[in-house]
Amino acid sequence: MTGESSSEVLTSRLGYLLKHAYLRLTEASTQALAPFGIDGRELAVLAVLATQYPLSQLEAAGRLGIDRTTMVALLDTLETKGLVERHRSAQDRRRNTVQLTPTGQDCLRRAEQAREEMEQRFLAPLPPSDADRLIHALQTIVTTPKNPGL
Amino acid sequence: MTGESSSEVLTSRLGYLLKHAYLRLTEASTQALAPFGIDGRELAVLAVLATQYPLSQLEAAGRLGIDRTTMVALLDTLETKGLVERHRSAQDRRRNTVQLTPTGQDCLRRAEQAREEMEQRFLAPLPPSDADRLIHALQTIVTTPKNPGL
DNA sequence: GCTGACAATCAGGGCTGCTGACGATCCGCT
DNA sequence: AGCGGATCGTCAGCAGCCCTGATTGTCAGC
Repeated sequence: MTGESSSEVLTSRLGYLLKHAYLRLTEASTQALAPFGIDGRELAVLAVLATQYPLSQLEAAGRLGIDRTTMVALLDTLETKGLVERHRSAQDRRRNTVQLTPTGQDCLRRAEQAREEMEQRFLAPLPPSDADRLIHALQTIVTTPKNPGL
Repeated sequence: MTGESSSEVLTSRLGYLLKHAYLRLTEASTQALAPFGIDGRELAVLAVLATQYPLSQLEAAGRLGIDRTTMVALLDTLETKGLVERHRSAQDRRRNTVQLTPTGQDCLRRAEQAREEMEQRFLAPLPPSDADRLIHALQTIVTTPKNPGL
């Protein structure tokens, strides 16, 4: 952990700011979720799976913006933790439908609360209205279609 | 490249937002800087080195918040590209002072302009006042001292 | 001088995510 | 019927990024 000194050259850079904000959040998230035996990525998977059933692995990966091969490993760990179950779909036996186990549902509920509290602490240095605007600004940026050319 | 579909479960998560905003920016940055033969990390190194001379490798790494061993590799590539030079410090021969070559200074100047234009395009979906607030909010978060306990 | 601390380097490993290939399965077409 | 192309999950392998730990050279206090 090197020092946090920073001159204007850096704090005016969007890249530096986003990277370090992300790193800080990841650290806080990992810490906050440690009691539940999962990390932020795994929690996001659980949350997506809970919204709609049944989801195939590919569909879940698509919603999270991750690769299908990455989802395989992610589900492997979640399955060995007993939080999700894979079942071959009867309609299309190429697909695995993935669902939360009761343990997984319980874990999700409690971990989501911990995550929300962690995010509040994370945004605490900001006035509440600024925190809202930050969220909205990021949503706008992330949901804006990519400009292929530039 | 999986789809960009996203439900509220995700877009309300700070982790998801920061991660994907960062990924998008990195992609845009890499593209914008490609003509100069460098990427965003390398440009940040050049920018830091330009602010104060002489800086040792360790000092430069500290300002960027990266590890000293990472800096070694980063400087290796910048040196082979002819953008920086390492010189053993005369006062303390353990240290390498790193400075930009004329080529490096020229590269920095032009690449910085490209980066600023890229950032403007990146923030274009936001009203200008929101873009400013986004920057300030991120600065606040990144410069807030870490809370060791929580 | 000796000892402990520090700077740069290197080897190695962890984590994350990808590409490419494979087997199983589905679907459209003939 | 059955063939061909596409799709899903899986795996092996690789690349990028960053760290830990050990090594070498150097400094600074005693």
